[in-house]
Amino acid sequence: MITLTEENYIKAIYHLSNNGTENVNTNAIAEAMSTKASSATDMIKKLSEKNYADYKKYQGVTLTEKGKRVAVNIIRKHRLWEVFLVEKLNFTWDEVHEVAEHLEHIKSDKLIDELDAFLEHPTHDPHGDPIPDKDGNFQHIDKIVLAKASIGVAYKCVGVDDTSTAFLQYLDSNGIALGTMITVMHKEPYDNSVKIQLKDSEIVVSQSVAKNLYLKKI
Amino acid sequence: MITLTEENYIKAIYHLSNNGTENVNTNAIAEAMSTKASSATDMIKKLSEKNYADYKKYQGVTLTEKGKRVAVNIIRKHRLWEVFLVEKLNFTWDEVHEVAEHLEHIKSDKLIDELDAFLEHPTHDPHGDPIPDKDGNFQHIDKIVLAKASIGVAYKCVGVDDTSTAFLQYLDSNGIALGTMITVMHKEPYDNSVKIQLKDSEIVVSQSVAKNLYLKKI
DNA sequence: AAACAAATTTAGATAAGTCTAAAAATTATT
DNA sequence: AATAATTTTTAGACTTATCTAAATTTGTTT
Repeated sequence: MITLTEENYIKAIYHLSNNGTENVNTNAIAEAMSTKASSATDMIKKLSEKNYADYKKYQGVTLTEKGKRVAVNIIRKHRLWEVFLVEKLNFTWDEVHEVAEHLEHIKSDKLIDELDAFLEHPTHDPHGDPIPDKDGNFQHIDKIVLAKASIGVAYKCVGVDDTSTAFLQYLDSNGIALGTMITVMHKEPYDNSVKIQLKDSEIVVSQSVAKNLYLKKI
Repeated sequence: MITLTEENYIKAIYHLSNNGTENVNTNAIAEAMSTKASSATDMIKKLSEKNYADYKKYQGVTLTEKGKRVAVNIIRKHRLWEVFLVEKLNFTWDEVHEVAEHLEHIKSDKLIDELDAFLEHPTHDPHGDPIPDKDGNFQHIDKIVLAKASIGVAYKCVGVDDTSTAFLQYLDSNGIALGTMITVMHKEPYDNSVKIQLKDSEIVVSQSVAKNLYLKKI
């Protein structure tokens, strides 16, 4: 049986490893889990013993196929619940993350399959992140980050990297949501801020905003 | 902060105490929690320290008002989730209990209030048990157990006491569901079995069935 | 390549919830 | 009312996930 803590470590490793592709440091895991490196080491050993991860002392970890399957399944559950909360229970996109962190650990295949069907098999969550299907396949969107967008080109907002309340509420109050049309007017080399054109307004966003907003050419 | 285990003990005590009204033995709690009396004693002490229960050594426990509030809130969540699973996700009434045991521990007032509204404020769960409202008030149904029903009187099935898969599937296969009309034809003194008349059939049910089926006069 | 810094692991401790075995209190029986 | 049976509690130990502090390995500089 897999524990809740093991699931959370696996999820953290998956995200840190760029979807299971790269090697991850002990310190990075400890930081992501808000714990100490020694605790991370203990858990890494345990995950390795249980064949969720490959680990050599001092060399970091990678998830095994088994570990990746667990991670993708949790992500699927997390994102489906987020869609449910927004579409059926009137949550805003900045409110869903915390509750979904708990709902994602409920173990019932029927529950998640039926939820998926009830929501009519959504492909993306309220932050624009893709929802893996039952077999773990993601529907990839060809997105770029605002900071690297070209001047004068028309884009559509398709996702965010940062899902913190502060960032999402900032976007709300500036009229930016998934689907919003954005054209880059100017990039300021001095501080890497970006001036963008929305439907009825023109605003300047800082570099940290520009690095967390994903766009798609249309 | 209250732990998951504490919540489960409180819930068990609540049910064993007849909705918080009676004193409960250590052994009964241990049995309900599938654990040993020594473990139950430890937890009882802890619940007492945290003011969820009143406890005097060797004298059993009762829940405090605070403890009862926790219990009723968990029951509310459990039953709302059961309604959701049956009405929205195609679960049958014998499948919901186990999943709801986990969902009931998710902590979010907004989640449960919105779920309640989404389901249009249901008053009873799929087994006929009343769902307490936000303030903890139950809508009481005046029900009697089949074993004590009168011969020749027309009743409606309004609930079950046993929510095990085996019992619920037995009812399904005998054409008994919530709302089914039932008239008692004969009570057999020898084994306390009961012959009942349904819409299109007449069947004999054992005492254990008769003790777990709730009816309401119509 | 020696020495320092940073990252990682080990060792030993702690808290929550559980267990077994033994002791103590309560209840039942004669 | 004394003894037996049952229930309950205590004492000490185990597991999981965590911590601090010390030891070890790796990497980086000079």
